[in-house]
Amino acid sequence: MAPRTDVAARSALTRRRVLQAAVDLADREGLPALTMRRLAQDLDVEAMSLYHHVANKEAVLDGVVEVVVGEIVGAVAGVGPDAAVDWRGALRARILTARRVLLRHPWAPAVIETRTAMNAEVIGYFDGLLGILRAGGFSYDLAHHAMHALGSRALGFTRELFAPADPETGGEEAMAMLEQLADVYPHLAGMLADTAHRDDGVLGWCDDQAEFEFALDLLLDGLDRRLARG
Amino acid sequence: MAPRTDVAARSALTRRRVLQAAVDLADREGLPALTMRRLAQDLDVEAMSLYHHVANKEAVLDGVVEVVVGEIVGAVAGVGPDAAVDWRGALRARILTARRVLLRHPWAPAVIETRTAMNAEVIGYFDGLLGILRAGGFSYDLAHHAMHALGSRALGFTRELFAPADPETGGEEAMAMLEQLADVYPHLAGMLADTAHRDDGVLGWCDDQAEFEFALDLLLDGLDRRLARG
DNA sequence: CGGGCCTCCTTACGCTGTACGGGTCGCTCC
DNA sequence: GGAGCGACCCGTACAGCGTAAGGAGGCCCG
Repeated sequence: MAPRTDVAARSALTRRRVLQAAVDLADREGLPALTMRRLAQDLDVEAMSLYHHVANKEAVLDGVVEVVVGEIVGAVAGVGPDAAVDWRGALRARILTARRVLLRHPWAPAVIETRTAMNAEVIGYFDGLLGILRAGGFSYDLAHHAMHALGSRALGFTRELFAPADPETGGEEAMAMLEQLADVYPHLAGMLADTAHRDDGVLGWCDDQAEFEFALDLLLDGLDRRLARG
Repeated sequence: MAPRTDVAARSALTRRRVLQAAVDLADREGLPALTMRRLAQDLDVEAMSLYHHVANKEAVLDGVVEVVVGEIVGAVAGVGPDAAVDWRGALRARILTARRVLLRHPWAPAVIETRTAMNAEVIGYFDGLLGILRAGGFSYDLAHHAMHALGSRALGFTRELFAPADPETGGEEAMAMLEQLADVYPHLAGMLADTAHRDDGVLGWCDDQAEFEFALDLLLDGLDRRLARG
């Protein structure tokens, strides 16, 4: 077999490149496609070669979170009002920006929730959020509670329970089932009936962005009141 | 090899028994231990035999969620005040009861979040919650928003981002790192310093139950205000 | 009593992450 | 300048995973 033609051209293989390739792969083909062999293939390399730049697959997952959160940190820099004047607006803007980034990486929330240790990017992001709250007059204690209350929302996502199966069929059959079982599930059936004649109809009824903002504002309201109360 | 000694004695193998064994296994040895082979072994059977009672592993996971939520539904029956008098107390009691059940199955939240379709138990549970809100005077629309805002909290859990590695070492090193990087992460370092001299010290500083209730009450407050506002 | 069905077992395949050992390059130092 | 060395990469192999395919035994119904 031909000897390696040009070492330098490809030997740019580095931790950074591995992680970026992992993110790209997940973006293109979904999280299940992110295997060590497939990742290596994308980098034109054998699977075992990856282990010279990352300890194991866990480290890869840690790394992709680092990359994605890094993207967020880059995106939120300088957006939104001055925290000292309007902490609430500043926080809101930052979180919605984070959400916009995560919408480009739909698989990322699932990975983030499996992580156990923070990395520098994440710590930096949270430090920034904390800074906003402090500038707004929060005590450390209340700020701490606030971060817990926001939870994953602070990073711009909420994992929906029992998410949409597939956009078309899923809703229809659930709807039909509920109609038949209207006496067993009266309130759900009622809600469905109520919502049905309001907007377009089937389960386009859940506007993720609207629900996210509703819940976020609910929390911000609550925090504002706790803050005012002292 | 000896012919089967007593078919009847073990042939109680049934979907229910399989799912219950799966729950028990996960309780005892954690989610990673829940493999088809290991599960079969616990039931004194070969792996492939399971496939006569469940379609595949996904169906097993669907099933264990069904079992756990069934446990919740059983536990919440009849607890809390009358919803027509005190929707908020009723909702709160129900959710905290659900949480108590889930604390017995620490692996369950992770499984629930991977599910894509609801089962009858889950639908029934949410119908009950909806009933409480309706009795409290919520419009279908506001109730719908409320369920989304509660999210997984409605089932009694919140997945903490970057959960505790292990109780002892994890906190210490994070603490030391933060102290060293006090100029890079001023707010986190400040919060840590503030909290440190308040209670016992290291990262027993996050009381999960207290944080859960804080966030829950924040949301209930907000919903109450939205309700009053009409 | 005979056929079919329901259960269960056996075997095997493709996939995963990764341990281990060897080969090849470029740099450094005598 | 050549010998050593460390960084990088490859090939092979293994255990474990979910599960497809086919065969064997006991049960019920005709």
